[in-house]
Amino acid sequence: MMRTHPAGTLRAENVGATVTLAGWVARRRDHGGVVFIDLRDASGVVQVVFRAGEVAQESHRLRAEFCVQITGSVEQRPAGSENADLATGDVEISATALTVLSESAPLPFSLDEHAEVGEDVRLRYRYLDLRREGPASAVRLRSRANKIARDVLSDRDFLEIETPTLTRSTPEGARDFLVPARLRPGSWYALPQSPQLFKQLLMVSGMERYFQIARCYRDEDFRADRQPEFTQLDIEASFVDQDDVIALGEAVIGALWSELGGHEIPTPIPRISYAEAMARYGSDKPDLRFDIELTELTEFFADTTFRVFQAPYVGAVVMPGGASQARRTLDGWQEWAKQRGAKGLAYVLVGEDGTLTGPVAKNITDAEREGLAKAAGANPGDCIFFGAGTRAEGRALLGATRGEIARRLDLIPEGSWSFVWVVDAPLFEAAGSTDDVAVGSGSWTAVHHAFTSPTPEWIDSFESDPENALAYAYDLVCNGNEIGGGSIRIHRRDVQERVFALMGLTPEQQEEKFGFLLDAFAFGPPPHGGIAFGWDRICALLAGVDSIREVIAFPKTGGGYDPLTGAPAPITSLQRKEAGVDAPAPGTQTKPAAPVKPQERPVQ
RNA sequence: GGCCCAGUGGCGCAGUUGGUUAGCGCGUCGCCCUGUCACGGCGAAGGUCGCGGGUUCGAGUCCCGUCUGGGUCGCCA
Repeated sequence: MMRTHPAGTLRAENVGATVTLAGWVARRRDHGGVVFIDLRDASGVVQVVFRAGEVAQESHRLRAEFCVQITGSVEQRPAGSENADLATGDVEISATALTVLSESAPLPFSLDEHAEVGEDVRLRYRYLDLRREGPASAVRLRSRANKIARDVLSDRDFLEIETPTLTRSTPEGARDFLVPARLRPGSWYALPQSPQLFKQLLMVSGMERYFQIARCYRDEDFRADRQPEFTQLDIEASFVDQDDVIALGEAVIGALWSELGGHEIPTPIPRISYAEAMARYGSDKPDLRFDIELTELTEFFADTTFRVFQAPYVGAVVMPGGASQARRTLDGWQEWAKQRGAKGLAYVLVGEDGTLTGPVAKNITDAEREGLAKAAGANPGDCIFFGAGTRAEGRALLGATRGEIARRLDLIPEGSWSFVWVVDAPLFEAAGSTDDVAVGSGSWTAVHHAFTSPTPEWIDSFESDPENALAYAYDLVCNGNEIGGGSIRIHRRDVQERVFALMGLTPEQQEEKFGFLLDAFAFGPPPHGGIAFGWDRICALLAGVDSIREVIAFPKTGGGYDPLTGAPAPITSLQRKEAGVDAPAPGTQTKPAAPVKPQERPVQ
């Protein structure tokens, strides 16, 4: 046994005990005649004191982060020298034996909690970074979150089932990471973008309730909230409708925030339609911690002479008290808008006497000036920002402006939470011209994914009006972040084929890419649906950190580079040859064995 | 792929209008110190200013290019 107690657990009641501890030298205070060591292990920190004799002599050579084993007696600290900042601050260990288990080279950066360290160095030496209380606590919190999710789901008879990470490339929207298959030169595995198809097959298999803390891979550019590999809490259940999945999602999220966020989420969590979210907040993931809303002024400016406002959509958002902003600040807004890809951000200042000023005010008619403040919902002293262009452009700009106003005016209460389900999203959107990884080549592509069911009222008619067909889907939004999304899935082969067809997949392409799913749907598939939570983002929110990198033990940088191991790295020509990286694509003879075509039953 | 910001001893930063030997704090090393707890005192070492080119009598500073990192838009069903 290397130790008798975790260092951070020692208290006054341990006084008199002889203990052996093991850990790291967090800090040393060498006074010559007496030496203090803060000994840290995973449980916390305790002060060790070396007073006299050989042990004290030996202790002089200790340095930061030496790994040591110490035996000594637990003593009450002398009156007046207690440390209230330390859980173990009433006691100290008077050392009688010291073993240096391993020495540490001088550190590349200070592990002191007060030291500011760049992320570069932290990630390069992430194992040292994680010795620090702050970074470590985020990783510890994640472990607790995993346990909570497992408990909630196990209690409801969900099975934790692992699905393959070496799988078939099924273009679903993002680029795949590919892995060469040595035994089939020229053929490649793909790492899954999500376990979507496998969990649906598990429903066909009768498992009924599945979950997995699943690693997913997408080869796209990164953000503070995106990594090439990331984790979802993935859930699927049979014989459920939208309300069932939403209730389950609320149980999981409620338990997490209750136990880790110190916050009881009022349930049911409110729901808002996609259309309403876009109209009122200019976003499909609205942050409802503040109540600024967009106002549509398209009608108001229907006959305007101001060219900028002669657009399919004109909207506004009001910045309370914004009329007193300096000219320089208002110019700053223009720069801000341009950085977001807008031409600028038109504005009107409402004076205390109601007169409108600013460049736009000169360009609109008397009648427009007369009614504008009222139409936009602005009061004297406010600033009205405008977004004009296509409906999507205008709303996107105003939605972002709304958030920026809240930040600048500090309208978001510290520690507040807002949750909302966004429902009734469109099923399809017009396919973009550069969408090189789309599932099909049609003019329509799935907003959510190709396996999302239309709502019951659209299931027989979505082809007739793809633009307005609604998806049986739901996204959970927390403080303006999409933290989960799911849907009721298509479980009828004919419906799935119709959706594929609308997306431009020929029957041959459907068979080639998704034949195994369509085949499975021939054998009594149950109605099913589910949800996937963005686990990194949820943990980051609970930990109160800005980047998901903080809740990932060994994250990558924005370039997909691992600063610790140096991955990705070149391979040798031998590896290249063995892996069959350069082998030509095999002909049809090495295609996966064609699934047995299910027998067709004559339509009754 | 576009745009913005940053790269200066191990770490965090300063460096003015282009001008002598590039500073500060922490850390490191040495000596001293019996009650500290982000201990303290004295002393020392440690930098081709990300890289390449250019302008100039002279570049950390100005210009061009490039790399890396962060943010953001596109993208991410």
